[in-house]
Amino acid sequence: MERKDHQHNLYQQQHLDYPSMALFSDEIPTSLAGGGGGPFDLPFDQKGFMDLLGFQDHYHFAAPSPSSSLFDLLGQLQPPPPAPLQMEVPSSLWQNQPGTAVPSPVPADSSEVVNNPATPNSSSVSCSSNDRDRAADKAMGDDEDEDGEGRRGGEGGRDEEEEEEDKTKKQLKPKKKNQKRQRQPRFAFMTKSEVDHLDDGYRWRKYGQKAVKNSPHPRSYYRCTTAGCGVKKRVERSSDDPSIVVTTYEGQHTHPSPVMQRGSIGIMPATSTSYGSATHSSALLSLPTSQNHFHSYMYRSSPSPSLIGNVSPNASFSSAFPSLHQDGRFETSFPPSLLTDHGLLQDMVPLPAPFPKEPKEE
DNA sequence: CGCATTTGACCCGCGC
DNA sequence: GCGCGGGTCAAATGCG
Ligand SMILES: [Zn+2]
Repeated sequence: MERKDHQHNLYQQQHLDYPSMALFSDEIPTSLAGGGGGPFDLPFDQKGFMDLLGFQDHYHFAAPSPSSSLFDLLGQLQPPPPAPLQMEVPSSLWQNQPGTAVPSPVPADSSEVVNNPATPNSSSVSCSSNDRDRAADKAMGDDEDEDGEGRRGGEGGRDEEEEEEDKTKKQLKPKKKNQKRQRQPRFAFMTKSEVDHLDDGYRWRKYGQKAVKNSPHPRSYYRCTTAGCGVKKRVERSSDDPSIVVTTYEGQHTHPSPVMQRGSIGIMPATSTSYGSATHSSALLSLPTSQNHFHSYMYRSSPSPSLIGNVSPNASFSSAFPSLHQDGRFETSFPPSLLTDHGLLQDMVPLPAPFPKEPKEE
């Protein structure tokens, strides 16, 4: 069954010892590296991760933050080309991302950067923005709202209640023409965690699980249970390091996180000050989900200390950060600059929600 | 009883 | 044209 998979296994060893990061900024053709043979010369593990995520269309960012966790990053985050992180990370990488990879709406639809955290306590985040012509497509009226809930065409919208069709009512119905849907911003978090269920403050319903080719670990598919919210989440463990969990989020929540109502923890003084009503018009909505959230989260919940250690079962803040359910430790970090994308992203974000948008999301 | 998870079936795009 | 791999749906099941 798996014939081309072995290739990747090669690099699968260990690596968490040296700070080796790989950065990819370029538009990948179409046949991503999976089968081709590697358009780039990735070092090794990086590739492994990418593979997992399917870096084809997204940007991956990894922030090496040893013990300082987000806080530190944040500090650096502010400035564009942040200084070299605490690690020996080549800052040049970072520069590239923001400057090159992100802002290019038109060119290829894929550019991504991957930084691999070589250290045990670091995680990486990746973002992806795909198409640019999506607007055109939408214009046709084909899928008016794919975010909201219309998921048809590409995924599967089988209709049983109305069998007007005749036979192919199996799973998908080629609604319109082609137009692959699925061009939503998605960003992936690489979190080092032993537990699989990280509570990010949102309620998810698992709708599928599949075995991953090169991995002994399966990949789980989740969807936000909130009505009208089509956010999806994909969780899988790295084949290289079982301790690393890669969570890929797709889409944006159109509602505030269920938790955080007050009463959960008591954190959230005045958190959304700036990002709340401000202008998250561009960066915020786009993939920046991460960024925004990060900021807010960090500032408000200040999980730093807790982030990297054991967290109580109910210690899940209402933030987007992963917290553990049971016990175990996880660490997550964010890239300093990655979400600064604006332009096409705005387009993608509909935000019909009554709220001021999504103050936070997973 | 309602809801979340489990799990097999199925679809689709793509590479060969 | 077929097979593979990724992704989703839906029925069944389990749990609170
Ligand atoms: Zn949601």
